Amino acid sequence: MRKVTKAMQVLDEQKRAKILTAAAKLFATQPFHKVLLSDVAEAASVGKGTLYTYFKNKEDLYLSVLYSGFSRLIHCLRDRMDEEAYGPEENMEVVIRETIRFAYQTPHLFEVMRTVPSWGPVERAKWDAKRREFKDLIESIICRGISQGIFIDPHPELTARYIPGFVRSALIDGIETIDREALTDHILRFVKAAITVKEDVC
Amino acid sequence: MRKVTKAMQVLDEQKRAKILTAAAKLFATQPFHKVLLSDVAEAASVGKGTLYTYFKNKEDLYLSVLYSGFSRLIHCLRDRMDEEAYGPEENMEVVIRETIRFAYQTPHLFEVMRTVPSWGPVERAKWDAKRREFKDLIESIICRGISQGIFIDPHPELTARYIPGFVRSALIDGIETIDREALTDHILRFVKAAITVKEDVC
Amino acid sequence: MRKVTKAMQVLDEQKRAKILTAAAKLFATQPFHKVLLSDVAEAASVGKGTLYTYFKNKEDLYLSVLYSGFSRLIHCLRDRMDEEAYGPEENMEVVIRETIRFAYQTPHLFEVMRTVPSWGPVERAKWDAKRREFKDLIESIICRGISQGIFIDPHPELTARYIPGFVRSALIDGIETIDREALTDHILRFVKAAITVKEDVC
Amino acid sequence: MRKVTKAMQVLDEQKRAKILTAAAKLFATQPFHKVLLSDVAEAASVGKGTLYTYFKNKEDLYLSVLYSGFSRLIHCLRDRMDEEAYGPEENMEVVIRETIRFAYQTPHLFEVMRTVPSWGPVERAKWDAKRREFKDLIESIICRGISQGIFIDPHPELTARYIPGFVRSALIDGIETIDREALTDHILRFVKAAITVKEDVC
DNA sequence: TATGAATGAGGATTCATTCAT
DNA sequence: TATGAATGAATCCTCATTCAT
Repeated sequence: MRKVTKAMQVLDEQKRAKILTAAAKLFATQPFHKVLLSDVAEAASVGKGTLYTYFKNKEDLYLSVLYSGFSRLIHCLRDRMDEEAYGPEENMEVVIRETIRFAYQTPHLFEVMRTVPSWGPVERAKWDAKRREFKDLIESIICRGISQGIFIDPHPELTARYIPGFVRSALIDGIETIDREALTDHILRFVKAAITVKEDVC
Repeated sequence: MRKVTKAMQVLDEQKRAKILTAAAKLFATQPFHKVLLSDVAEAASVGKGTLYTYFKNKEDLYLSVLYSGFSRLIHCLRDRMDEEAYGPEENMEVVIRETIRFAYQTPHLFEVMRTVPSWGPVERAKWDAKRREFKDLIESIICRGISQGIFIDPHPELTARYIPGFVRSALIDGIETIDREALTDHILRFVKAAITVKEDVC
Repeated sequence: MRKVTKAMQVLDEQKRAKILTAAAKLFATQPFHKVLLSDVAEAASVGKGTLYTYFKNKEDLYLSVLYSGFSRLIHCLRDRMDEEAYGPEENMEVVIRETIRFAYQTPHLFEVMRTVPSWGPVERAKWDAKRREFKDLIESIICRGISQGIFIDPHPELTARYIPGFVRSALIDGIETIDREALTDHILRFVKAAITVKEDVC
Repeated sequence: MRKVTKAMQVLDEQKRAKILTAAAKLFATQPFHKVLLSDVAEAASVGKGTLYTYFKNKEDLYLSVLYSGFSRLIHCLRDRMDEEAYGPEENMEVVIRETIRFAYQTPHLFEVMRTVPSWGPVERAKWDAKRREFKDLIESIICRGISQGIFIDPHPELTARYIPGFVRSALIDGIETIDREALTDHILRFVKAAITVKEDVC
């Protein structure tokens, strides 16, 4: 009777993902209080009750949307970073490029990320941790750059926070009007100009 | 018999302001759906029904809070810009400083920008216009700087979009942990480094 | 300073009438709870507060609409009845004809009359009295007819109640489609057939 | 995943009926705006929210109460008519008797007819159709009577409209004071006298 | 007396959550 | 486990009525 336990688990994971995707799209388009769980259920082709099998409540679903999306991005970035062959400049470029690419591919989800969850401290901690991971990733690149004399930045931990902001600013009402490549190049140039040591060769 | 405009712009402008102020305080502290109109009414020392004399509904009140805040920011920036004594660098500093100050007071402002699309097209147009005003303001500063040989930026219109992003990034879960002055200084330094012409004097 | 007391009284009476007319139109078109006092005030070109100068409250206004309209009809009928030259048959014809004419002229008001006020007993008494006046008027005609051997009716007080019902039935969704003269004739014929002694002349 | 019709016609038909019954009792006793949905819910032993599962809103519930009542009346009349054993006179008696019985139970029915215009055109059409059904039912009885030489009536379609008017007139402020049986008998006698051929046997 | 802005009690409606099936 | 009908607490909003001007 239980022979398909594992298969069911897989099935569940798929359903969970389906819900997350549907929810991400809705949360990205409308403010929290306008997203109805019935809409989410319908969009995910799932019963309303099923949502509660996978998520504790509406807030948990919301946070999970953020969390899973962000995790995916970080995971993706880590993959690229691992190759130590790259120097700080190349890594920084990778981060910015990938973040923009990610934002373009899943604009809904990326938009959601930016929201400040002003709720319970328990769930928030989890989310904060993930965010810090992202920040640390960038920070470490900058620090490495600094130690190599390539970058200069009195507060790398602050700079690390700006990166998502860049991307986000760029996407707001700009997706249609601005060429993606041009945008990416400009952001890259901007960041590099801001933290790269000016090579005053005399 | 004189009919009052449907726009509900008049009546007692002072009372309208009182409500806006009270509402702003509450909306800044809690997310939309946790702010009760009864609380707003009480905070404004006004009857619940009075809110509906000045605003169409809760959403209208919310948008008005943000809109009036944003307008005030732009107005304030314009005032400072007018004094032509200042050069582009000083102006840029003013913009960033004031925007940060504003963002601290109105943390939800940027929240709106994402969800504006889900409101009516009329409201959205109003917002887009205001947003463009803000962008143009910054862009003009950069352009002036460029023409004076102080700044260098291949795409001032893109840079103009980043500024709010900076501020926003800085505020996300950072209000408590980071010294506001330090943050401001760093952003300033960052932006200037990014667009200021490197004076390679040999 | 008080020299225009009487003139003011006249003015007031006009304003009161203006309000009643406006209210009648609205109460006839919509159910009680959908008629807003602000609408009445606007329709009467009067301030909302003014309504309370002339009427105790919404219910009082409603009853006054009924009362004044009904009074006018009764007054009109009495005028015609006074001429004792007419016999019961002619009088009955006058009542029916005039009631229909009245209903056609002020359909709104006439429609309102038919509503059962299910409120306070005090106001209701006044209204009941007026209604009884109307009923008595008709009843007396029938009774006179009976005593003259022209009519036969075991319960004239019941028949008296049917008359408005006839008119009303006829008007419901029928004003446009049915010729008024034909309707009047038919009702007349119907009532007469019902209560006139069948003159079996052998 | 089966979608439920928006018409909200299905679900638990029994529960829907329970709500209708409870609501009917309340709407019969009090005017629309004095009937609270919380009372309806309690009377139906149902949660307040459940009302909205079966009815769009308060008005829809109200109309449904009346509509279902009216439909039941017509259905009931049809059942009786079907038995062809009865002649036009008996049928007319059934109609009047049943209509009076119904009117006692649903005194507000006729209220609706006046205000239907202020509702949407869809609802109105439904009502008009039902009303016509009722009128046709009566008309056909009269016409049959005429063709059998029992009745005489130049305009059966007008007479058909009077019947509800009779009943209504009789009920206005008369429920308490008049014996129902006497009223019924009198109406019956009245109508019969009005349209029955006077058998002048010489 | 006339006005209409202010009021707040009152009630309709929503929607996250539960639970019987 | 999946479902969606049932629930009712929560809250927005209405509108008759008041009262300062």
